[in-house]
Amino acid sequence: MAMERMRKLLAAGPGYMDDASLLGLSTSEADPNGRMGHIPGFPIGTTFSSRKECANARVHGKTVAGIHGCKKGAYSIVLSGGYEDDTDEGDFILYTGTGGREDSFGGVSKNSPQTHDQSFKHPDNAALAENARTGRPVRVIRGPNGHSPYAPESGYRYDGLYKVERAYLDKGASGFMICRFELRKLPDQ
DNA sequence: GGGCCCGCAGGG
DNA sequence: CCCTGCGGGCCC
Repeated sequence: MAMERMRKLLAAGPGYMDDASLLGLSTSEADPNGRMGHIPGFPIGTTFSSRKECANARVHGKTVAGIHGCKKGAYSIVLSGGYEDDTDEGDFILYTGTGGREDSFGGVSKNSPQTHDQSFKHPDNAALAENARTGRPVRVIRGPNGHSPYAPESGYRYDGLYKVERAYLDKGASGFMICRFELRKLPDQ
């Protein structure tokens, strides 16, 4: 059973849950940019001083975006408090999808409000929703967020693997629709 | 401290 | 190659 296999892999420690083992691909077919599971050499609690450093370590490959994934599913997400509808209870997280915000020149600025609806048509939202379907966990990285007691004071900390329990559309605080994800931390980490 | 804008790396 | 995004620094 999948959960049994997952527990074995987790017990074996970091580095044993990669793209190949989880997706049933040969090693050569696994994407070197996107790895699922723990990243060898960067255990839970590892803190990076910047998003770029975190990206270099392949813990979260994208330097700006909060969801890193592809059609097969998401590898990792970052919680930085950039979305008003996020809730962080430590081992349970309500995460908001990407998009729907006013984008200023060249990107979304830190406190851009929601200005239109989000959608699962967005490839990043679709990727994370895919994890809910397949049961594959995502790495969770917490960035600085004054509102959350679970966030680091500074830097970006790898906080382990979470299962995406549900993915659905909901109405956000702004009144616009958001993609909502319910994440629960895997046990025994 | 806040706003502005430039830039990086991924993915299609 | 082009577009995008939960950075980040610099200038006011």
